[in-house]
Amino acid sequence: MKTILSKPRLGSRGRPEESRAAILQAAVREFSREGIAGARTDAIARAARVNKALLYYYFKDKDTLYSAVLDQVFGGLTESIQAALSTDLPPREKLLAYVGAHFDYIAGHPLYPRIVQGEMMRAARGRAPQLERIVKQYFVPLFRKVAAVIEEGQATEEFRSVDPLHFVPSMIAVIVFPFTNAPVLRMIAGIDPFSPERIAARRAAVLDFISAALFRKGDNPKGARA
Amino acid sequence: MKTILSKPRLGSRGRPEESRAAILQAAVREFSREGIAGARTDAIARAARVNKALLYYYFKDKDTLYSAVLDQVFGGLTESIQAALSTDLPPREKLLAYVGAHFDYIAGHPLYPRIVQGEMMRAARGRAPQLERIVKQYFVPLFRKVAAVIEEGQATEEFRSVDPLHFVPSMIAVIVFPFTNAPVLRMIAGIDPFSPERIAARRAAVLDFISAALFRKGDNPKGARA
DNA sequence: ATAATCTAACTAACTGGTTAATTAATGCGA
DNA sequence: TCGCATTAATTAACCAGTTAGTTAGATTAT
Repeated sequence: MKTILSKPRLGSRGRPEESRAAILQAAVREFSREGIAGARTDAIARAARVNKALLYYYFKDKDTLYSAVLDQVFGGLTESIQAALSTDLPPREKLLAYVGAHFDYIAGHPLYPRIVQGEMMRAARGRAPQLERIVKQYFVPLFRKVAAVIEEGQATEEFRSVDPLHFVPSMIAVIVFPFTNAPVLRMIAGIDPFSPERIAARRAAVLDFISAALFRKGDNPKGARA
Repeated sequence: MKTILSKPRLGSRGRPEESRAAILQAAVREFSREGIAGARTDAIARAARVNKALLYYYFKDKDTLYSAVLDQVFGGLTESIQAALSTDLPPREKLLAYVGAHFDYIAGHPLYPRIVQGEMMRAARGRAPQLERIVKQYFVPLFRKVAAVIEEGQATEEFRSVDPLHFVPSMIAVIVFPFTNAPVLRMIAGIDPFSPERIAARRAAVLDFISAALFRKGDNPKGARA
């Protein structure tokens, strides 16, 4: 009627995949910014440039959409990390490869750790059926592999004697925590923690920190001196 | 009119401080469990055994109440930590005293780190006038003192050469992170991370981890071997 | 009585989710 | 190859439940 081809699509059938993807992407942003309780379905729809009812056409309800977001986030993360863990480097290099991969993925997807944190917080109180699935599906295999690397390094006396059950969480803490807490660092130091130089410096510092905490005494290979 | 003294008190509770404190305490619980968006004022009132309107009698609105909660949380934390930092131990022992104090405070107040995390997440998106105040009032002085200890230790060659701007966040990460992520550990390892024994083991592991990451080579004093 | 403390009941605004209608592509019989 | 039913994709408008915040008054101590 009005416009013949000015707008690429009207009314119906644009690219359904495109709509679905737009919704999911908008949901990642909204959920990461506002948390599950704070996220507004209206806001997601608006950001995806789609009618709100379409969310419910593609996803059963808010919780299901959130679940899809979690899968996207954790799926990408583990896929990225598994690659590093599937090489057959010696334990020292393999561990550093893992740390680097984990760090890089998060640096490249700054929204993600906030979703993870949000889910953690959700877990502590009452129900968290989502997280239980996520942990079994993504975390446990990952944890096993990293723990194996540590044990391997201990067998060859390269690594100090530590309990993976304590060490792995500490390591992940060093990698992830400062990303979610970047705003505080910005306020304390008056710098932009997300500038490329800062990210690079942080990466080196993380590798140095973990190397010092785990390797027996030898020199730390590449990334150090923050 | 109806009951003369069957109910211990009607209308007024006699101790206004008690009411205020009850509200604040209930608010700490509710905010830590549900986050700022998820927290329900009705739930806080119910938990405090008080009419909801009384929240608004003592606190301007939900945000003001939240602000009071933040002050309570951060105030207690810094007070506890400052004590450890005000001793005049040598750098090595002073740093371990700080780490221990930080750890112990959080172990004794498991609700708190979730409020902190919640506030961090809130900060990243848009406005966070609360956090700005908190950081200036509580974090900056604390950070300065810890950084000073590190520099002192570096001057005497006891400590490795690290940038406090990277090292301090890493250290805090190792202390705090596993508390908020305890549910995951419970799922992975099938243990209760909050049992006294587990807490003690974690404490030792944290001290060991940080010692190894910072101290130049010597033996780690007391807490180690997780 | 006067002020401080407290409550039952209410409201205005918001939010997740639904419904019924609309648009365009597709398949198919004639 | 034209008409027409079917179906996928999409929307405007709506609804019922919830929630932060208010109001007008009650109770108590001084």
